[in-house]
Amino acid sequence: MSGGVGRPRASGATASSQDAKRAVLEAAAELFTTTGYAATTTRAIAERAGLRQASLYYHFPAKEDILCALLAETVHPSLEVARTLIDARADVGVRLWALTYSDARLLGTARHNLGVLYLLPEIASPGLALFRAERAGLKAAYGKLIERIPDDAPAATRTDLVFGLVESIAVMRRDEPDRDIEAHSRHCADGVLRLAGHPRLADEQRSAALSLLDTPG
Amino acid sequence: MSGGVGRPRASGATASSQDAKRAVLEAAAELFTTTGYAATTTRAIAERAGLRQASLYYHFPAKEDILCALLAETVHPSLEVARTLIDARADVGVRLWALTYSDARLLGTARHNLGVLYLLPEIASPGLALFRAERAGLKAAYGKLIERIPDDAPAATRTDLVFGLVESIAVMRRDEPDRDIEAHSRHCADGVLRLAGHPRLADEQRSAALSLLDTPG
DNA sequence: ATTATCTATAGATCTATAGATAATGC
DNA sequence: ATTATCTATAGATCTATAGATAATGC
Repeated sequence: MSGGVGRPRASGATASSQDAKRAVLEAAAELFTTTGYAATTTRAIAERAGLRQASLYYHFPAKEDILCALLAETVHPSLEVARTLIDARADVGVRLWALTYSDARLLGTARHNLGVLYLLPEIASPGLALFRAERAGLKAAYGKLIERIPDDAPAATRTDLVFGLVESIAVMRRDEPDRDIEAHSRHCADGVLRLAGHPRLADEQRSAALSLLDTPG
Repeated sequence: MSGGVGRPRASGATASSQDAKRAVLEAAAELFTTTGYAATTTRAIAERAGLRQASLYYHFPAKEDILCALLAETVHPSLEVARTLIDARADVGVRLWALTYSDARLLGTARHNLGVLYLLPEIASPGLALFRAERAGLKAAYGKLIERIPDDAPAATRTDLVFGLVESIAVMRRDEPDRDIEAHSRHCADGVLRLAGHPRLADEQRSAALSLLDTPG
């Protein structure tokens, strides 16, 4: 019973170290997405997580490592899906639709609007190079699919536009938080196919795309 | 000759009050777009503008007013174009293409990447309500055109996607500063028509769109 | 007298570290 | 002994204001 190992918190809250780390990330997610990184103080994060400012540094070596952990958590699931779909046996349009729909839903339904973290000026920081590389890998997955769709516009340009459209969901969500995410994600995926130069999917193809996402691994 | 009215600058630079204000905005544009608002200190702005930190406050009542002025400068030209095009006598597709192309070029060719300012978390500040309203007005101009293009997807959704795509140019420019803006703007405008559900423009329609932009007022 | 700057600084932070402390585990 | 927290604080800011100052303009 009671609080587990370590000195009890001043706030009285009782939780394991894992819980504390989770609470810090949760608090930071809320504050970074609404207030930004630089304007969010370590004190504000700690308060919301239920511990003292200095105690953050038991769990994270520096403020930037909190952002780094959040970025990793956000991009990893997308990369996972992308890797699966790249090798899936299905029409390129079906796979591109599925990838977009999946990303749109992840961006739209995460507890906090973590996609806006990608837009923070701080992601240019040297310490976040790993995240930038992973994000570039995700974009490359879109590119791999798009280059197989013939079109007048170069594949690189269409990839830029498509990736921009997908990430713009974070901005939409900030501006209009009440949009129906499910519907919006489908329309976004339809829109990505249009941008990429692919014909509209038939209903059965859309169903196939959705079932591609059902089977994880 | 010499420095004009007022105490000379410590840096030795000689300029009028208008020049000083311009220099401050220029410095802030560079720093806000690369480093963000909160992480940019008034001292850094002043240094780059060639005066002392406290002297900023002769020209602007507070740091936020510098950001406010920059945002206004950036959105006003777009709004201007939007107002002209809304009432222009031309096909809706031609006008939407022209509006997008114009915004894409403005975002892509401004001396600094001012479009990223729209993505800063600080634009939620109460003091920037006027800017948010103007930006909403610009989005509404896109919406006015898009709602006249028939499509399965609701006009509001297509407008969200289109506006997101246009603004995503700022993110693209940050990630890949060497893209050919002229070509990219044309492809972006083509892409917006696709997203909106409008058929591809003929060459002569694209020319018509470009000439719509030539005649200001 | 007016203008545009300067110097100096108040007052309020902010991040991160040092070292103590209060639990559990062995 | 180990763990997870705490208190206290160093050292470095940061924004904005107060009041002086060095030009020009009248």
